Amino acid sequence: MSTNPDHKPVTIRDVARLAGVSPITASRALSKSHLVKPATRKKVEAAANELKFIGNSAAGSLSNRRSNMVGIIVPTLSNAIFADTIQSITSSLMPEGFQALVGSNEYCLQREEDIIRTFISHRADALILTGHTHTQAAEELIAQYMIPTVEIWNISDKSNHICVGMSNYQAAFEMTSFLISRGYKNIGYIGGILENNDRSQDRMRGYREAIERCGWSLDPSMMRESAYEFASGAAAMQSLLTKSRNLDCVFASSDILAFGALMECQRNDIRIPHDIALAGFDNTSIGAIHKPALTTISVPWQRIGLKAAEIALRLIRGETGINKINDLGFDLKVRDTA
Amino acid sequence: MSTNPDHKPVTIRDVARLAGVSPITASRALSKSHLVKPATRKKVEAAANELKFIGNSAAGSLSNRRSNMVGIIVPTLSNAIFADTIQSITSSLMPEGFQALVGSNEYCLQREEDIIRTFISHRADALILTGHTHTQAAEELIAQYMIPTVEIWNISDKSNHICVGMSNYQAAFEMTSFLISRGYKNIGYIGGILENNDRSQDRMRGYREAIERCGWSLDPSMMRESAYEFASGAAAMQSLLTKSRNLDCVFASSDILAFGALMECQRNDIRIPHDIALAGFDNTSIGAIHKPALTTISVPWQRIGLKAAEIALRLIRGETGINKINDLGFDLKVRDTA
DNA sequence: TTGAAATATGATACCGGTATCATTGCAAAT
DNA sequence: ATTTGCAATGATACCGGTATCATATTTCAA
Repeated sequence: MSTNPDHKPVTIRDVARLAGVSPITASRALSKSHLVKPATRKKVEAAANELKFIGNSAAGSLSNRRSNMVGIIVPTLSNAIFADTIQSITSSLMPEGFQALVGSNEYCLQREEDIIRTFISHRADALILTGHTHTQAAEELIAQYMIPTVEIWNISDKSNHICVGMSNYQAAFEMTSFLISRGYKNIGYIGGILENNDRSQDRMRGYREAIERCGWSLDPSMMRESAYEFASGAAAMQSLLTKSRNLDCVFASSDILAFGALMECQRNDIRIPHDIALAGFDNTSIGAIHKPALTTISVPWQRIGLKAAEIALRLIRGETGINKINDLGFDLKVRDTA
Repeated sequence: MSTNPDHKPVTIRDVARLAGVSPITASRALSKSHLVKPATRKKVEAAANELKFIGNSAAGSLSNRRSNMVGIIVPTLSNAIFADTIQSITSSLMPEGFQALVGSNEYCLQREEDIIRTFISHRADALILTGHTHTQAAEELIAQYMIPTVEIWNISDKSNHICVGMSNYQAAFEMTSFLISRGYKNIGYIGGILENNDRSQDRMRGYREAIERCGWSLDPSMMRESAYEFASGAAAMQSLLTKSRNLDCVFASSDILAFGALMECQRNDIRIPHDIALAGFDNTSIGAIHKPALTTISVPWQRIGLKAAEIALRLIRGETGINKINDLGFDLKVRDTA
């Protein structure tokens, strides 16, 4: 049945032999077909099909110094927003013939550095990183190996790299201001882990500055820092409820945390938003479908992914004049919970 | 600052020159260090550090015919269970020096075939695929290029490949039987899209056979087929509610669908489980934290990922005597909703 | 001391593509 | 008819590692 019964890998030379041309012509017919006569191309394509030839991209990369791979690092895949970002990046990359290398650093910069090292060893043509906090060594490697790099999810003029995202600071500031404008006086805050996480830091700063702008003083007992998991959100809510009698609103810096908090309230028969108002961040699909629907910040993840992929490809192609900061904005989604 | 100011890529020859040894010795010092004298190894390592050398794995693969990459294909990343499986596979692979290539086929077999072709072009050392439904061409390519392949998420003796997972049929059968044993008489079913999806098909079959085993006849008007999204689950529930007056229980073949259904019930002030009981499948974290907590089938995703990675590595190393079917079982989690 | 085995290092070739430059063939221009 | 110019194809070398085999050095037994 198989045209290649002894299972030796098919090379371009096999294709060339079968087509009756030289290997280099076969190579051209398959990748730069405008350089060969249509008849030749047909012959070569027929031979390649016949043999079910699939080129060895390692050999290709080695020769033309392009791996056609883009490395992507997100903090975790266990959060729908990052999984979706990856999804949108990979589906932009694939039609252009690029393969995504995916890594998750579990919110650890050292791990990120290791992954970057692996990506460089595969000679990724570009990197897409989350946020702009990286180790010194990682930055040096990126510089030394001159890997075009795009940062997603947060924007900042402090970064060395092109970034695509939105202002986490601004969004948190606006949400907090909105909550204040609704008349809430004791707004608790459940934030993500701050260490090495510029998104969390900026969101927290947004909350803080909105509070302080009203002349209120920041009450650390109203603030919690927790991992991005439902259970942590629930625990943080529980802790807020016991510590603070007059809590009338909670701003959770992620829908996951908000949802955990919501569940904790349901468990304690606290009605939302009647007893306590609640706001999230990220606009995940759970928050939207839940009843009451979660008031949150809508972040254009998908567009972030698309734009990041687009910019990565343009950088790979050597285009210039690409905006350093690409602010895709956000949307305050006022729904039921606040 | 940089030791390599002209930014030419550092090669093993540069390292060798700096260390005063031949390139091949440098290569050995870095990858098969037991073959060189400790002193030599130190010299080479120092040189590699000095130059921040990162080997070109394309060149390595080409030479030793091992890419140190494993291709993984899941239907989608937008579903936490698949994202988590990927996460667990990649974190098993990384310490062994393997890079994961991730692809999602969006439940489309043709797309899967394309991704497999890409993975083969990168000469992935092994493939991890979801389910055992693939195109004929995909199977042929896998055979021709002799890629060790592991299938995850469902087990079947019909497959050509080693599989790691659990019996979706059995689990759905047991869940349905459990619901029947609880006295529910009109059990609706919300399943995933059946086409090309053996998991969905097997779950449906489990439901059907459990119903039929009671001597009941299967009522197609009690069954819905929908995409794995909250909104689709909600829509299916709505449809079931309008079509069937005496519905007393719904088995959704995924927690996502179950959750959508739950939301739809809340929207219509239908109390769960008082008015209608509900069961899911997959045991996602939302279902567990939600109140009422979702009765569901717990699937050992993480263990599936670990085991699949382990088997892939063993296949790559040429080990034999690996079980063809690796049933990691499931757990019926009886919680609040049924 | 000698020789054999074990250890360490090196020279060369090769993996499988493609960049580069050379050559051939052929149409249009002189 | 000869030259010019371009299109098509080919020969060769090279990308950057490492397999393979050869050589040099060390170790240790006799």
